Amino acid sequence: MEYNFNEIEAKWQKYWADNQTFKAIDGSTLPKYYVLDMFPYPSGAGLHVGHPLGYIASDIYARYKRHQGFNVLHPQGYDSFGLPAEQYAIQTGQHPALTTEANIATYRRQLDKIGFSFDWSREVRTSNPEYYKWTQWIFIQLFDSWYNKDTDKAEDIKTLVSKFKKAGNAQVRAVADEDIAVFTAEQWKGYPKEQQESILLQYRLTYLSETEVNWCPELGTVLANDEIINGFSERGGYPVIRKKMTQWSMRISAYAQRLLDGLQNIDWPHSLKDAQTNWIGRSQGASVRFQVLLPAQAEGKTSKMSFKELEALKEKRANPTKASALLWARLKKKKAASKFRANYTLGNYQVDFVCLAKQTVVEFSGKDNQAQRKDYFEKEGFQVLYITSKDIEKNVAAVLVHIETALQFPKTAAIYKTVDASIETPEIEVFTTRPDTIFGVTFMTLAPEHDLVTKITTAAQKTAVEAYVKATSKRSERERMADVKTISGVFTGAYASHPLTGDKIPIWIGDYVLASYGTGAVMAVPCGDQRDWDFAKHFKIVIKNIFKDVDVSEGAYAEKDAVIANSDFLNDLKVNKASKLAIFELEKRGFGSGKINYRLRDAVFSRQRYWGEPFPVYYKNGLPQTIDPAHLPIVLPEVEKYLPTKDGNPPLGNATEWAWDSRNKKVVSNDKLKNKTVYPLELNTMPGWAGSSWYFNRYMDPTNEGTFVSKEAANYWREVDLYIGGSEHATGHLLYARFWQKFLFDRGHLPVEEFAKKLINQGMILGTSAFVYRIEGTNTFVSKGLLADQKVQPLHVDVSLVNSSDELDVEAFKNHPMYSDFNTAEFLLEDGTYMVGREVEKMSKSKYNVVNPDAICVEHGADALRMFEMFLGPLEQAKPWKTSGISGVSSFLKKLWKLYHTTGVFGVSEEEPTQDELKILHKTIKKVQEDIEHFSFNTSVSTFMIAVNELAAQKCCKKAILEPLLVLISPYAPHIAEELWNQLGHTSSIATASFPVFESKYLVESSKVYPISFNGKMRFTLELPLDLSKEALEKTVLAHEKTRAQLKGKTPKKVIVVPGKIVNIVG
RNA sequence: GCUCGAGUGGUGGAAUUGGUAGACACGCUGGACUUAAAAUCCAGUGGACUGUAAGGUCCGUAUGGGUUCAAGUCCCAUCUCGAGUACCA
Repeated sequence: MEYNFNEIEAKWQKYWADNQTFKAIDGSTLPKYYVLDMFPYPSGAGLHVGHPLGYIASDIYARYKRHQGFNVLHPQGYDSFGLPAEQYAIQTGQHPALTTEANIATYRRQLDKIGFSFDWSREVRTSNPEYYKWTQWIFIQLFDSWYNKDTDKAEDIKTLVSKFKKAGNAQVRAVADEDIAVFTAEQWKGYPKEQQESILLQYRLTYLSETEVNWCPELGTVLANDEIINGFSERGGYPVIRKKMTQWSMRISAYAQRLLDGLQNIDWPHSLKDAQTNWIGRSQGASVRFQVLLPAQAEGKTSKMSFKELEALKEKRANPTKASALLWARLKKKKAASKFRANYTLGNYQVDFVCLAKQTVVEFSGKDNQAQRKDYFEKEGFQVLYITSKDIEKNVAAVLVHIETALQFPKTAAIYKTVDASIETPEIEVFTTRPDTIFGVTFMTLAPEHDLVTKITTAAQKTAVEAYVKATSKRSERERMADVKTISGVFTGAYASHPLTGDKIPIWIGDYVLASYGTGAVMAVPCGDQRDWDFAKHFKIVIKNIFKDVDVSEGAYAEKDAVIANSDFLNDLKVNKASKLAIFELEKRGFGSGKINYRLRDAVFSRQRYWGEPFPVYYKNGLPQTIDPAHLPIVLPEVEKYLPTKDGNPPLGNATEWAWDSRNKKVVSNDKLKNKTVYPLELNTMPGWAGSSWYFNRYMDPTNEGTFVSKEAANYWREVDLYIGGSEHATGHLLYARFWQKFLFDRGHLPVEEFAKKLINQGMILGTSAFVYRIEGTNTFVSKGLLADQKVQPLHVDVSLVNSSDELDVEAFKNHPMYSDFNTAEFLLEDGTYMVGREVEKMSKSKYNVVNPDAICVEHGADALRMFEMFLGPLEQAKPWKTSGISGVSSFLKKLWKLYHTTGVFGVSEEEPTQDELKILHKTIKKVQEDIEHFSFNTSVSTFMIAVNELAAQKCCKKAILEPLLVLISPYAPHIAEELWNQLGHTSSIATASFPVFESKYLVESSKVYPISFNGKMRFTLELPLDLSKEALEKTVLAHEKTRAQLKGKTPKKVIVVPGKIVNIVG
């Protein structure tokens, strides 16, 4: 009987489909195991051999887990919304749904050929309305939620509204837009509905806002940060510019810390966790506010404390008056009750004593500006008490009673705020990771796009600043990035006041400061930051050194082991302590606070595309309203053209049926927009990552029409146990999916906070591109070996025209329709053949190095393809595809077949196996099991080869050996295993067989071949009994003639004996 | 620049806890079968030296150091390649 793999494979693929062999059972009493692949985007090019690598690995694991008795969920589906189908629609007018349908059919046919154990009854497609109904539903959930920092989770927007009603927004700690106006409960209740709505929009987890976006003019859409590579679009490679647009955003920044913390609890590759950690980019430091000086103030005086006042303050601290010292000594003792501070700065004044908790100022009466001060303190919500030196000296206790009595009635309503941001004195807020270097600030730099630029620029500098801002805005992001070395900037003419010294700090503009990070402004410390240093040097700004025993004349000193000097109260401290103290002091004076900043930005969620999920949103008086979930899905409308409209609206602007009838709850024709109850629908669609951010949950309950996943299904399947896919999704899909999972968990829709316990990145399979070399300006091609110094142009040639010895089929090349330009070309051959050049590159259509798995399946079989892909090397490593090696696994499968067909027909014996045969089997069980559990699939393929070679050498045809062997192999080569299993007389699928149990008794040895080494180098081996004692072992070895020959009469210094392992003689 | 990962025969790779480096396979060489080829089977295959032969000797895991009885594996430095990220304050 021949091993006819084509026939066998087709037979069993049909059997599995007909019998639904791999259907997962919901709520089974068996332990569950969920194995998931990243679902593919069904591109028109179909699968190449690189795609199935991860699928084969996960399939082996899924099949293995079934043999282990698990109820395995191993689904597959399609991420079927996306750009290529739409681009194709623009060119041809073919509806993307049709293109997608056709591509999916091709994918399915190709996948089926490889024999995956997918449960196809659970297939999902993100572009199906039954699926995206729930994507729209999740969007609504996000819209109806806000992030409460106090509970550290997302909550229903209703809880926010009730907080507003109760006490306004002053006490609410939320992750929300910046600069939200403070209002009281009364004010909130008095606001018109529209105003309430727009306030809520500033808190929602998905919100509409005018933001700087990455606009790609060629694609006519915005892109997320992770869709851009070096200033060009990931798809198509078109330039991307910055543009202000009103867009939907997702408040992923609310989850920055939890996304970071969650990495501790999941078994994902180290490098991937690193990528996410970098992307989130947590940095700890301080936010510092610098007061901009008015022109008059810049002349000399500052509004806050002057340098002189500061000196006076120090003086006063050092030498308190008798009365002051007396009272302070008593107040200090009361610490626990109400903490007082002495000589404290409040706004522009320095008060004698203050209790911040009780909002009480205690001052010596009789100051020159007493009335002014009182006014200010009371405006800030403090009560003011007056005392006199005389009273204190006479009876401190009485004064204390007076103070304590007053403390019992503090003004409750007022909120303590030291910031007095008036229009005349704007502030510049900066973020710094090095607050300890604050005394080294000698200038400030704003991004050219910073809001304050126009406000603070002086008349004298206006022209220069405007010219600079204009010049930088013209430069693309790309240019700005490429050109890091050129230092450019301009002085605004304005100054700020240093918060601790009162020094005048010049304010500059420079494009090395990015508008999109932090606050778009920096406090420049040239002695501690190279970019600041370069800027200062270039524009001849003072560089003040604040590091002890460090020379900064040649460059900045950025080491973390610095000791601070020349910095008042920070002198002689190291980074950590100095930072803490600097933050403490800034907080005390109301000029800043400790802050953690994240690089992670909120994700833009709108795309100006057709082929994506429509938003369940309509606009009433310009404000977005979500559609009641009961009326979902909002189905993508038909359009004439897939391009943007003439007036620049997204493609959905072409739809004629795209208005929401709020009375009849349905989508109606745009003609009806005249009606009062009909409103325009959102024209943007959702980005590609919307559908892929939750699909793994849908597989648990794919057809549920009442909910996105039922509680029962979610509680049974919980999360993905093993997720396999490419590392290119590190900062896109995998971050967004974690974000949505955490959100749905917060809102009580899911039982787990991380969606995938373990994740493995399969390495890319690289193509081996082939090149022909054309002499420049001619139609002559030179064989690779004849390339001398002549100028040639290398051209990719399709790898199907080249054999494995790198010889080009010249005739086929000339006649190939793709190369019709060259059918008259001349070829300079060597030894009668044309040799191509080879290079390993990413496998892609444009490089003509794509190898199709279908051809491999026809020629060698799916089992051979599966085994070969695993045999190529470690799963996680990138490796080049070289078809030559496939003959190895092909002949292995033939040898395997032969074991069961020694006489040409099927035949196994019922005879008892020998000890040797049992040893081979159990050694294989042990190794294969270990390998699968370590995802070391390449080594288990070798193990099978060894086992089959050894059994063939033993001429073993015993059923007791060959039957369990099939179960071991079946995850890797399921078709041949299923066929032979069937021939052994089984009527049910091998998939239901349990994995053979390893028994160590068969591997017990009585002797061991010991390596005998001399000074660590193995010289010969000796077979010795394993039960020999250490001493006996040493004696036997030393007595051996070979040992004596090695030692050449010398006495060994030392003998190391590790029983069962090694003997090492040191001489 | 920063972060992470990797360097082992002609090639893909193996060596799971520091303990016989090169498993398994490709390729190559020789042989068997055949008119011939393919397929299949057998033998050899890290390098250098040595021996008629069995065998023996030395070197060898990017480079240089170190720890250890013993290092591909651990530590330090250097070089090369790959991936991610990038004026991130």
